[in-house]
Amino acid sequence: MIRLLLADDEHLIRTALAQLLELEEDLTVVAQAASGDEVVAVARAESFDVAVLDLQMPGRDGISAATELLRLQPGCAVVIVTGHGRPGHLKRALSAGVRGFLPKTTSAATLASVVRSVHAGGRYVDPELSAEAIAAGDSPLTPREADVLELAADGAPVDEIARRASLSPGTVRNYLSSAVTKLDAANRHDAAATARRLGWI
Amino acid sequence: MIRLLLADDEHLIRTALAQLLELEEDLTVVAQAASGDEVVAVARAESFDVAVLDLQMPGRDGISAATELLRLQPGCAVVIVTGHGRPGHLKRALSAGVRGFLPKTTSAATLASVVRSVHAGGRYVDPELSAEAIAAGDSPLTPREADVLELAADGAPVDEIARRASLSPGTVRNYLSSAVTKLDAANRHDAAATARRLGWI
DNA sequence: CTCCCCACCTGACATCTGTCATGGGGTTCT
DNA sequence: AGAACCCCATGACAGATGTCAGGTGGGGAG
Repeated sequence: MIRLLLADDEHLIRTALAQLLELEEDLTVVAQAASGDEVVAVARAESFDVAVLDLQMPGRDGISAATELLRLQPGCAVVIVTGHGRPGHLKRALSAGVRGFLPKTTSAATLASVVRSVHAGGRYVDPELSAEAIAAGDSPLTPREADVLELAADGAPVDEIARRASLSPGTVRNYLSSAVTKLDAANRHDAAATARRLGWI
Repeated sequence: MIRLLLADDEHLIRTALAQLLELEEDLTVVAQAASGDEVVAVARAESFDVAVLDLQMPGRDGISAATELLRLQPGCAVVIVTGHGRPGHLKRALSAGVRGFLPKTTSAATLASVVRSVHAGGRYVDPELSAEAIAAGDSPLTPREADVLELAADGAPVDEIARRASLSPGTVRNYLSSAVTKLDAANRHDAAATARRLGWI
């Protein structure tokens, strides 16, 4: 019997998913969590064979929760499930030691079989998401450019970005300008949108 | 036996939810759809007692699908389920004739009981969402201001907005300026974010 | 009918942004 | 040591944006 931890902030989805996984003969959901922090708390108290985590959760996200969970329970296999697959997320997830990565558009049968396969030591990444990740490639942004672009993403003016990043306004503009050029964007917002879409910020 | 139509673009969620609803003695899911357009297509072929629709779906969204569905089947009760509840959405949904409105954070038991209650002719709106909607009040934006702000939301420059809205650039700037003032925002992006959060655009 | 709000426009101004040139200090690789 | 990066900065300029003042015309409320 494979013991599962299931985490998703949407109660309806989480219980429905639990129900569905319980239908499988060899799977049992022994704990649920509604946030990344709960995942960590539960992981301190109990042990699991496989954790199925939603990527987007309030507070600590799925990847961050996975990192902490794997520190506490190195033997636990982690599967990330996500609504919208961003290439950068996949990369971060894999480097965090996540063994499975699926969009929510996959079928229940696939989820169950992925749970079994990661429990057996295998890995599984949705083919479409991995293709996207390969196509997107690595971020061309330098760390500082990414920082600045992230601060610019919500439409803050240059002066505020400069204050928050402890930079001079001129430098901020230079970083923004080079980011816009590198991402082949029309303006900083376009650049931020692109970078976010590809998971680079 | 209450006959249900279930629509959600995420396959995993949809089947899990279907599974969960089927557990109820008096409910049966007779059709599923992965998009708003599918909802309409299915509604032409078959009839239902209650439709449970996700708000955000590719193409035609839940509310637009509900409008068309109610045109085809006036006797069908519609329940909208959503991940993030925006006050404006609730308002639009209710004026489209939707009878139930729930966040995905509610429990399965609540969903089932709401399905029964709307089928019996009742209405149900999640208390927290309706409180938010009341607190948010009505949009202070004129229709044109809302149009322009929507076009500005993705960071397009004024000239492009002007072209797309068939306005002069000066007018666009005036609308934007008044929207920013009305929404008490720092700049147009802040205004767009606020308006989007409240479901006004 | 008058008043007010809305849709649309123009023009002018200060400020903010995007871009370019240029430079110094640091690390890493050859 | 030199080349090739990255980080950080300044200054300058065109163009975009935010704000204000003002004008036309239409429709609904009083």
